[in-house]
Amino acid sequence: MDIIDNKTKIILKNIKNFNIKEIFECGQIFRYFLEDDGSYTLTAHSKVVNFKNVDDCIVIDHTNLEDFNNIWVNYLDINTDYEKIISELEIDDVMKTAISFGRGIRILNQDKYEIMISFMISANNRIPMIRKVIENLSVAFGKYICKYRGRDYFAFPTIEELANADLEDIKNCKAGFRSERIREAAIRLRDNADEVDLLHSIDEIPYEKGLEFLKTYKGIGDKIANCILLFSGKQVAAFPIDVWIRRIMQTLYPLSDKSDKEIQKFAKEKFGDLAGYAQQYLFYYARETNIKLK
DNA sequence: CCACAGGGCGGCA
DNA sequence: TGCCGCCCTGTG
Repeated sequence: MDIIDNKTKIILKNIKNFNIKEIFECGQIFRYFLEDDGSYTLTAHSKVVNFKNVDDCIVIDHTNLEDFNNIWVNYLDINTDYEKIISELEIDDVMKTAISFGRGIRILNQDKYEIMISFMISANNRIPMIRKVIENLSVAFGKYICKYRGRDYFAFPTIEELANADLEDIKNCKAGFRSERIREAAIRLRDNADEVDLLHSIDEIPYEKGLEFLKTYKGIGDKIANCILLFSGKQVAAFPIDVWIRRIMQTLYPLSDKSDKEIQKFAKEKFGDLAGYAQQYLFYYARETNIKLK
């Protein structure tokens, strides 16, 4: 990979397995805006950055080399060898087909607290609504970042900002019955520095420990805990099962009528430590192709 | 107006 | 342990 520094833009040349659309549309991220030119504007780490595939390059606009090195290299999972992961996951025809639709997927390394709250909002909720609630919370309680391409952008509220918010104001952001849960989680983190440390260590402690810890929060069960571990904790053995993954697995593998527990076991045996990557390829494939699901 | 979508929790076998 | 009704909001 070559990095070209264009002052307000960073251009990546000769980067393999990196497709902006696939990365943003595979269900791991909520705070982005699809621009008319097909580029994606991301809000993360109190920054607003725009990404686009142009020919065989990635153009990253509204950033600089310092931020690229300090934030985006890790966030975009640039140093992980996806060709190796793919070769290890092409174990059957299902996976070969799924991967062929999303060879450019990356699993991002997102902020742990933001992902924790975001996926708590995802409980019994649809993606457009989840995105709306997160935007509402950011506008209501987060700090203003800047204007970009005519739109105002706000940072995700900090632990303090969310913990100090009134319950009624959180409800007004359309969080519904999740309002108490996210407020309680923020208050717990505000008042317990050791829990913040533990949350930030979920990429270093064993998967089971992280799972157990996350599930002590009201509003975090198996699915959401696994999402947090996968999307912010580098725990790529995590295999979150939502209604979509359940249907996909029941359709593509001999698992019709099997419970989540049995699907979890199957995934662990089949995909091992790469189950999280497998989940992303399968999800993107099923959503992109509209295959008939059970 | 109604039916339905979408995880977690708490009550109850 | 497993099942079931409920939580909230938006869409068809």
